[in-house]
Amino acid sequence: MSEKPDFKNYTLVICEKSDAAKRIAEALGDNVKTIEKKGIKIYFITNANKKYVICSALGHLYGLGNYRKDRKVYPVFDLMWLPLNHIDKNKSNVHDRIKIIEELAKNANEFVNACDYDVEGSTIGFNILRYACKVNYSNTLRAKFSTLTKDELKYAFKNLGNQIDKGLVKAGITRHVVDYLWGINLSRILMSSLQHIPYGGGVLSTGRVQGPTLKFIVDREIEIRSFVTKPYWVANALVEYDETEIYASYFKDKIMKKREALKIKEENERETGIVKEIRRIKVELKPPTPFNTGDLQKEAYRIFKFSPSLTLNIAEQLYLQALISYPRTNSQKLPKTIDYYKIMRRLSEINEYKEETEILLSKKLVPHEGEKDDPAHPCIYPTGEIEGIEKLNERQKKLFDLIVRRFLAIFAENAIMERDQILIDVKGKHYWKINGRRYIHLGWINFYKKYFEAEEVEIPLFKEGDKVLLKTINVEEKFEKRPPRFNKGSLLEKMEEENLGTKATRAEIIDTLYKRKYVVGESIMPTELGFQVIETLSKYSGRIISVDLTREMEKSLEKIELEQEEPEDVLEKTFYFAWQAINDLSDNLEKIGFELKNAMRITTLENKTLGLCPMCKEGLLVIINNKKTKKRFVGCTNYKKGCSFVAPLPQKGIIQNTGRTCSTCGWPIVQVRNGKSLWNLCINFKCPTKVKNKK
DNA sequence: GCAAGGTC
Repeated sequence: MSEKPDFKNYTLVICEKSDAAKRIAEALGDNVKTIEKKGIKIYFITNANKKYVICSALGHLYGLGNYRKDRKVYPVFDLMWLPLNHIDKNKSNVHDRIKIIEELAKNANEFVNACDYDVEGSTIGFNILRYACKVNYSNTLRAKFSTLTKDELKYAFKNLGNQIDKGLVKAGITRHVVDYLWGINLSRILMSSLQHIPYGGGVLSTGRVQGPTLKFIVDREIEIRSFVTKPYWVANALVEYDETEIYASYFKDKIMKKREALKIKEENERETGIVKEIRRIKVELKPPTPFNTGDLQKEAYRIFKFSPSLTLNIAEQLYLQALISYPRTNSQKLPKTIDYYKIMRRLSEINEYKEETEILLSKKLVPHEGEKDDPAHPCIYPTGEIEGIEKLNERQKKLFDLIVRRFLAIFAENAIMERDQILIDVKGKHYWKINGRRYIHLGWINFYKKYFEAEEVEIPLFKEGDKVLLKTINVEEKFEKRPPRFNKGSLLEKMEEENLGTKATRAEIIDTLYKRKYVVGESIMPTELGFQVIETLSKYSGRIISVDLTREMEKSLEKIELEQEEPEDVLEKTFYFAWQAINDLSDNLEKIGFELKNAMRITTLENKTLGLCPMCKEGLLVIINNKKTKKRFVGCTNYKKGCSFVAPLPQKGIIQNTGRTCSTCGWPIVQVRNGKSLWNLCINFKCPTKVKNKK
């Protein structure tokens, strides 16, 4: 460092991202000097008796790969960690960053891994320390924190640990290796099956997350196609009592036969019923549990309609401003070490929370916690830091408010609800029920009422033996609902429920399924190829497309984290299963190749056929590539018989059949993907609505 | 051409 030649014998602190580096620098000292090298900020700090140099990574700087040129070779079992710029052309900026860290390491005499305290963060820091800093990890220190508040960061650096995240590192490395072995080898073998076939080729892939996700779509499609609609009937009665009218429902929720439903109408209409039983149940509703990532995402979706990834994004911004704790966690428990009173008192400085916090502060604070736990992080809670909240944007304000009110609610009393069920007897043969509900004590709902409606259903005060008149009976035919296809949102939710992928990768992985032509459409349908890949893989190696593999891996990783299991055992199992699956597949390579090739052909055809010609109403519209001019357009298969239909297409980008037609002119709609932009296009350029519906 | 996971 030419700017600071005298700076030697310092503690080098490795952070995961630039924002965290900035926060840590601010927490560690007032005397901060910032130098920027190739766009990377480095902080130099002198404390009373200690010198720090703080730099940051960009997430992973190293990844798994090998230097073998021939990518058709499988199995690949010899892998190594390489700088990401050696693996991915788009990562050329990683080179500079590694070089800078290498340089900084030379004059350091102590090293701290200050990446996020979780599996991936520990792995990021571990790799940088061993490869860029060239130090033995056992001689380095680990900062452990789950919020970026000054207090916690100061505490973390006063209490640096040695060898404390060994389990996390081991689990991280195992995760990388397992995913690589399964993913690369099975993807390669799928593709190699096509090499035997003339005109074979095309990219195929599968993986620990991709496979099960595609299977959800295929399974759902099979369910939809085999669904038989069954009707059922429901009966409601308009009941008159004491000059008021109220609805009662028949005691059987679903009446399976129409005849039975009509008989109920006939035998009850204009009859008098007797109140036979009044049941009053008191229900205590416990406060909600503290937020973990999934709970927060669900709640933010329910209330604000924020997508799961948007919620996490915003939560991350709040975390980086030290307003809330680390938002990627499974835990529904508060940390034992924090001072609830202190946080509550700080929050009471905000006008909106003044009243609520004062009520809570007048009593002993006992939180209602959930069952789920996380070894690395507590639940998501407000840190009590309130600096800068007036500068938050609307979305950030909304999410912060939700997190604060949830935090308040968990310290409040149970709510008490009274449920009334009135049973009405008609001639000892038919029964009707009326349900009422009211809250006699709101408890925590008072603190969370902005987000939870205490809905009451008022009913007259019945007494046993009272007579009521069933004025009219309504019988309604209903149908069992066909299960819906997934859309991107519901598929993301499903992946999250099943713990597949992470917030950062889920959407990308769904995109990959589209890119591979495994699925099409906004309401997601598998293509013939998608069906066949699942069929093939489940025939020869069912495990890769089963969520069980992920479940099992999760359990093993947790055990490795707690150092109850060794990576070697997990890896040995993985090698064995990968080896077995590869053998089973390669024994049938030719057969698989034909099946997949055939499915690809059908998929290409499906994708090119856009539906019935709106002009001659006989032929089919197809996408045609003119070999001479290399241009593409839509024509009609009835062209030779005289149909002159023709429509232009954009010449750039990937065109996908959506299966839909324009609601205005009835012509097909195609999806055009050009780089990152994606739009739906009605192919009729004279269509009255001629607007590109940008998504 | 291949996985999934970080970060921008």
